[in-house]
Formats: sequence, C-alpha cells, structure tokens
Amino acid sequence: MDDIDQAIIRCVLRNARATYAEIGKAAGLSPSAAKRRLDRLVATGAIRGFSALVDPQAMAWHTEAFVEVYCAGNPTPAELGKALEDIPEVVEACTVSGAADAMLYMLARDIPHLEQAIQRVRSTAPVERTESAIVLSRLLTRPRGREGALSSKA
Amino acid sequence: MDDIDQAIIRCVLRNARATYAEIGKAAGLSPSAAKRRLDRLVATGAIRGFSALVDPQAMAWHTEAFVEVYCAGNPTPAELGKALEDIPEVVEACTVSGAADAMLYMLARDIPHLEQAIQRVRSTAPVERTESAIVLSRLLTRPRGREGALSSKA
DNA sequence: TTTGAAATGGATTAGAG
DNA sequence: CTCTAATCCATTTCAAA
Repeated sequence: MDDIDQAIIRCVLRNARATYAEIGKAAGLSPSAAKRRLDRLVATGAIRGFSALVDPQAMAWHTEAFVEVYCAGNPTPAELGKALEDIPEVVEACTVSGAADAMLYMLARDIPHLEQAIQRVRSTAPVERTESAIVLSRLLTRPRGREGALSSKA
Repeated sequence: MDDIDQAIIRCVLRNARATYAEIGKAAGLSPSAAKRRLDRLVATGAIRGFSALVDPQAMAWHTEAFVEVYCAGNPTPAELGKALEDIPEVVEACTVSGAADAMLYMLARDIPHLEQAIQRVRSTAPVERTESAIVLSRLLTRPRGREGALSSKA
C-alpha cells in the first residue's frame, strides 16, 4: 500500500466505473499497470468491491430499520454476506456480539416493502428469527469519513 | 422506474464495474439497451455515481457497536439529540419502535475507548440502561449516496 | 518485481431499422 | 428495443528497467 495504490483508491472511490486508462492517468501509470494494481487491491481485500450510489429519495425509500438476525445453525460470515448481497434493501450487515448473530440496517420504501424484504432475508439466509426496530426519527447523522483515512496525500 | 431499472440497479449495486453485457443479462436486455437505461438512471439522479468499498481496517477507529438505549422518563427526541451531539463517538442515533427508546451506532478506536464513550452517553443523557452489540465482522456495506461521488463520464 | 508496449478478442457506443 | 458496425477498451503476453 503505497502512494500509487492510494491514488488508485481515490480514483475508484470517485468513480468505480473508471477505465484502466483513467485510473492509470490518475496514478501516473499505464493502463496495464493500473489494472494489475487494482486487481491486487481487490485480491488482498483492501478494496472489498464496487457499488452504485443510489439516491434513496429517487427510489422513495425512506423507511429504515435495524434488524437483529438470529440464525439457525452457525453459518459462516461469508455465507451470510453472500446471501444478503442480493437483497438491495439490506444496506449494512455485521456479525455482532451478544444474543443476535447479525445486525442489519435496512432501507425500504414503506412498511409493506420492509416486511417483504425481511421475508426475503428470512427465506434466503438460514435465519431462525428476526427482531426489528423501525426508525421513528433520526436524531443525528455524522459523516463517517470512510475514505478520510486514505485521502491524506503525500 | 420499473422492474427492469430495479434489476439494473441490483446488478450494479452488487458490482459497479459490471459490463453492459452482464447488466443486460441480469435485466433481460441487450447491452446497448442496458447502457441506455443505466445512462438514464445516472442522468436523472437515481444513481448518484459509482464507488469502491474500501476495507474499514484502513480507518483509524475500527471498533463499531450498535447500542440500544433505554431511557428514564420520556425525554423528547430533541433533548436526546442535543445530549448525544457532544459525543463524537456517536455516529448515528435514531429513535426506534420496540422496547428500546433509541438505537445508536458508535465508532471508537478500540474496546476501552468504546466503553468510555458509552459511559459518557449514560452520564450525559437521561439513560437508564444500555445494551450493546459490538460489531465482530462486517458482512456488507452499501454506500448510501452520502459520499456524493459523481461519474466523470460525459 | 514491476512497468510499458503491442496484439487480439471482446465491449462500448452511435446510428439505423 | 434490437441489430450492426466502427471504435475503444480490457486482458494477455513479452521484453526491459
């Protein structure tokens, strides 16, 4: 992880669909070298993947919920993640300490849509039981600076 | 915004670097039709951009927790928000349905730091009891469009 | 070990139907 | 929306620093 990798990450954070030529230009590399480094960043796990930034307003999804998931058996985190990946209503998912196996943060159009999405979670993953806390009002949201740690330029 | 657009969004949420051929296959469309729809979704703002998912390990603070807050009496959401505002470790806070009054998402350097921050929550706000679920591993994180990335394509 | 350059196979994109 | 065709890009290979 050097300055070139950081430049690549910054570029691809700004636009995940950038071509290797664009990535290379941002990092001062040829397209083939840029591809090699990007592939390595993905392979080593520094980059977990690439996703679209969907406007929740455009989809009119404004029903939020925290969902505790209690699993049947003990599926691996990887299995759980794979199963949840196809459910776009699941915005975040973590395994957690305590009684529940996982905590989901879900976003849906409305209550029926949320209910349907939770049903989909229950049928897709080896889930025994879920416990939902629907968000009533948002008290505060602080920017998390996920990319902040990487944006320190040399 | 129909089922085809939804399928395109699902595909590109899963992998923003998918080719138009892959997107089209996921949506039952030809590559050129897939490109036209995706371009339109970006142009209308339904998709704000495409970004990489960087390993949170790169962050300085990498201990996360979901904290359920049970209040003494019934403070207003405004009072709660005001009390939590001064605690930087509280990244998100919502009032929720169910037994708990509020759900916090907290971010700290490590477990001692998290414990100290929770103590601070308990002493600052009229909190009766808290129940914490520390994040063990992150299964998936979808950007919520807060990062404000913009495609550089014309 | 990592880069840059060339070649080819496949993807992207505009235009026509 | 599909099809077609021209262009552009991704990916591999290979030689060089």
